[in-house]
Amino acid sequence: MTSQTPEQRLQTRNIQPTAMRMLVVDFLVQHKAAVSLSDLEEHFSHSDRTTLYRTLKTFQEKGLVHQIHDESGSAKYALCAEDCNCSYPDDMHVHFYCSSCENTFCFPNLPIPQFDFPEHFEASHGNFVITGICPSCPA
Amino acid sequence: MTSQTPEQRLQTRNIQPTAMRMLVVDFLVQHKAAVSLSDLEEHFSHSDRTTLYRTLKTFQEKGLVHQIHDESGSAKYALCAEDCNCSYPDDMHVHFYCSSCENTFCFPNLPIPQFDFPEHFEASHGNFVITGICPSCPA
DNA sequence: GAAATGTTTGCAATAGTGTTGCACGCAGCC
DNA sequence: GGCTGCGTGCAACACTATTGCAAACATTTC
Repeated sequence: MTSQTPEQRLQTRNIQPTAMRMLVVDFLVQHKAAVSLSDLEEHFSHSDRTTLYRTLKTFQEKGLVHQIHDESGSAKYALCAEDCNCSYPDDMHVHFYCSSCENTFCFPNLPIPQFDFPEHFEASHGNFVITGICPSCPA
Repeated sequence: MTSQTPEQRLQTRNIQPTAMRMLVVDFLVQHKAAVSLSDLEEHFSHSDRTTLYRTLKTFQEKGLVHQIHDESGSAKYALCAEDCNCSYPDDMHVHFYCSSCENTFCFPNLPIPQFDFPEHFEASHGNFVITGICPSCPA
């Protein structure tokens, strides 16, 4: 699945593969941790903040990335698995946010359980983040 | 436990019980849903934004409330149980965010499970929110 | 090729949340 | 009284998220 080219990833999700978008996908692929808008801004300093913002928004709408809200205060984004549509309870996994290095990691193999909400609570998706210290940071 | 007076709640957590703080606690007690800073601002329009902000911050530091990050973008706060210290994996529960009415509800009786993170990921607390539609909102 | 159309990008500006510095007021204490 | 500590209010600021508008570019149609 990681063998897909950026262009293929975009086309699979019905996103016009522009140069900018392919660069962003590439950046996402290469990063183990989830990426914030500021991260993109920093890396693509020649490009505009708005463009990157809208790029991420498009990606999210088309299901190419999922958004993660951790304690850093700013939203982060990570690539979805190829067949994922980010819905609860099937396609969701837990994330780990390191409060020291402020990185957020996906754990696709740690799915979230089904919760027994009272009648008429219709769940669609969710946001699961455990905060702590990651292996790269001193405890 | 809900029979505690605001003053008692504050004293239990070693917080000086000022008039303002007791009013805020009262507001939190009466609200089923979690409360954002804007909610407080709106309700205590005679009071200052900063005061409310710092009040919530103090409450959080002393363990009187816990912070919830839902998809609304702004942090929300809800009262902790009397004996809670909001640490993972013991004292945490799942929340439900209604994307229609934008309310966030606590489910203290739906604890979050222990996840099997790889070695050296030291978890301390977390943020668990399922998004969907609540019973009060049309689907 | 030129005109028309739609999409992407860049620039400017703005809203809203979160946060800090500083000064004032008030209580308790010497 | 004067000192100290804490809570509150005002002002200002940083940063994220978001929108409007215009230029650039691609695609289609004539």
